[in-house]
Amino acid sequence: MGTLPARSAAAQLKQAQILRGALEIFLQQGYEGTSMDRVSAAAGVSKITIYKHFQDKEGLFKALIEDVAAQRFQVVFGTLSLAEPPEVVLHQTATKLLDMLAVDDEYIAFLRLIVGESGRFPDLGKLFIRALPQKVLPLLNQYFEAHPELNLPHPDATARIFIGSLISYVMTQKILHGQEIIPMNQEVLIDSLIGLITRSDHKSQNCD
Amino acid sequence: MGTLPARSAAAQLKQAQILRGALEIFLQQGYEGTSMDRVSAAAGVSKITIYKHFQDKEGLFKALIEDVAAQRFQVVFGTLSLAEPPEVVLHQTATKLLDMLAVDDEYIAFLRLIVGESGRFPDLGKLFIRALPQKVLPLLNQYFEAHPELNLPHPDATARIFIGSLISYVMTQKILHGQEIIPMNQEVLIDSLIGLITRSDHKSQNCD
DNA sequence: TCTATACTATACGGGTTAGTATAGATTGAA
DNA sequence: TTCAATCTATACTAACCCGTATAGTATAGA
Repeated sequence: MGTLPARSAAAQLKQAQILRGALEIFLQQGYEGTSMDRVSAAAGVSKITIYKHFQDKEGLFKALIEDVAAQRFQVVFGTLSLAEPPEVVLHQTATKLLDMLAVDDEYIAFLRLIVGESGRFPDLGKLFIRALPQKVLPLLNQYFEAHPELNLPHPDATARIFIGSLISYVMTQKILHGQEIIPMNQEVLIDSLIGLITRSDHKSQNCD
Repeated sequence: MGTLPARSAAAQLKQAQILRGALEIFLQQGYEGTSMDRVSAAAGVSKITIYKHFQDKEGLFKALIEDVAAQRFQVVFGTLSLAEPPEVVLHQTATKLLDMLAVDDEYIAFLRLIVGESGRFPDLGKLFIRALPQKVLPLLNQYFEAHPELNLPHPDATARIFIGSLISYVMTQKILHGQEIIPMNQEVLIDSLIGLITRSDHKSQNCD
């Protein structure tokens, strides 16, 4: 009985080793551009060992994406402290999201890979959707609903506008290399975004 | 002398024929997944003829992207009628952009291709940036600046938020196949977006 | 008719690919 | 030591890849 978990643990180690090598190659070569020989070299593992642990190239690829998604897409800001005022919470959230997405070149390459392969592998796109937006958007929506003083007729749509603006920023600036072509200060964007959302903060209803 | 333009015209016709075939294959197979044999078959053209008109696979690919970008990225809404009120102009603009981006599956595949290959072909991303955002954003910025009653401290950032929210919507719903996972009505999104931007339309400054 | 141009189909050379086969090394427990 | 599992390196198959070479066809002007 003691061998089975030991075997499984060793197998998991080898799998992790393979996945590390596969990540390196798939990220920089794409799916079609990646050869199993290069993966085996990068992983420091015999090629046939890869086929012992994964069915084929496509199986390895999908396993890799799921693994990385589980690591990277864990929502860092799961704690939207409802106590803090919107200016603070939204600013923290936006900064954390942009830092998480924009600083890491591996993350950028991963997003490129998912978008690029989502045509031939629709499940990849859905995996991403379920791992990030489907978890983040309800949190934001909930926060907006808990703050009626913001006067937001559609909190869910507002959550999309908030997240979507940030994702698009990363898209244009980093993923598509638009940083020098259409520069934009991150703080200005965040402040403008928050400004739009919190504009009715000063109870403008008693105006007229 | 009469032969040169005739030759050029014929050559342009053949090039267009090749590009049509290349588009079909590159869009559904990606760059690495595309073989020149399949392109030649899809174009109904001998393979060697492709190499007569284009330097190599990469040259064909780049020429294709530039060609399609010139066709597809021409800004349909070049006329932001400054006369109309923001609610009308923004609604028309958003609807036109989403219709342009979302209806056409070929367009979606093209965006996937550009994002996916922007790692190995950075010029692709920059081409897109220059063809669309760099042309659209200044237009919107100009429009916002011409409407000071909107009380927008950063018209350029607001333009990004507007366009970015729409692009992200297409990204999640269509490109990444999130339509059924995180559904969202297009009209609600557009109205919310416009609502955020036009919230100070009623001159709220004279409140305190 | 002769000639230049552009095309076609076929096949090739040198290389890479996914996946498998073979044979041997390492490991750890009984 | 023996045994079974897991690994390694190497080589293979059958197919595909890019780009070119060869040989022949169609057209149009001189």
